[in-house]
Amino acid sequence: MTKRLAIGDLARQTGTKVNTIRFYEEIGLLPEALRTPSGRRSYDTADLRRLAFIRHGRQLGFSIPEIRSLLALSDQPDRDCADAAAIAREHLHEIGIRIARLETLRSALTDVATSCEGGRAAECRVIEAIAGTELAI
Amino acid sequence: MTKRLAIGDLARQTGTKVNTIRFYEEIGLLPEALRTPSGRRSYDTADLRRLAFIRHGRQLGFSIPEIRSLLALSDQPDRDCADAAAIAREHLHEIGIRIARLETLRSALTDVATSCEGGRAAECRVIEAIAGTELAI
DNA sequence: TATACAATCTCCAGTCACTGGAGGATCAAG
DNA sequence: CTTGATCCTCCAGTGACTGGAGATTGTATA
Repeated sequence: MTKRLAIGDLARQTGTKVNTIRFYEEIGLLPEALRTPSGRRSYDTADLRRLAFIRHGRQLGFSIPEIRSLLALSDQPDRDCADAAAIAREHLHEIGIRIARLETLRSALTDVATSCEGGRAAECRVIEAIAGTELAI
Repeated sequence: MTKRLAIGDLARQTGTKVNTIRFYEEIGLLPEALRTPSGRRSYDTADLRRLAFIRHGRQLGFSIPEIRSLLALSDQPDRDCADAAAIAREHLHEIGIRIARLETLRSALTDVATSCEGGRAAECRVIEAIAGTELAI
């Protein structure tokens, strides 16, 4: 029999608050947990992976509806493949933009960090880095 | 004299709600706006860039305290250069992780999108993509 | 010049995604 | 059998907005 996890284990291993896990169950992001005879929630590694996905997704700035839609890609049987492809393509564009902005920000921050070590204060380009170029200023 | 923007212009050009701009002023993320004789807020392109930075930062998953700290890199005179470098280095690590996760997610989504076009449903690796490898499963 | 209607103002209540605590039951170690 | 950690439900509070009421101002058209 495979190893079962208590809610506290899940919380520790994913850096999530116990209350947050119960909240995710309530809104249907996590399935209703199995219960022990005494009524405590019991999880397995699939729940662990799903929760880790949710938490990382949130840290990356995805909303709960967006995460729901990404999870649906994994949840749905493969007969909805065309739908899945459409959802995937929708997210791909936005993700490209985010990666580009983070990379520009990274290089701006690297400039700040390294130029200070060199003893000279660099022109700070942090705002410019992710203020974005799509604005006609 | 340079062009001045009303709050609605700022809102349109950055995709922000008017109320949100006022909220950012209230919590000190944006400076107190200059007012016209009749009391309306009036902005310039520096405000526009600052607001664009804030909005993109939020979309990238940074909290308001984090954005405050990034903005401080631009706001502070360069005598606090060592502090600035420390702040920059703190963010750099986290940003590297986010970029890596987004790139893994991008490739998983690309797999979903392209394999569906090929007529075959791919094994969906979306959860695995950003569930993360740091979990000992 | 009158008028209408869009944009702004302040203030305040509501939403989303958690977060924390009260009050009580259960489990595991000593 | 006690003690302390963990769990349960329920509910109130926080952070970051979002929307609306009611009043004022700005501007475009008749």
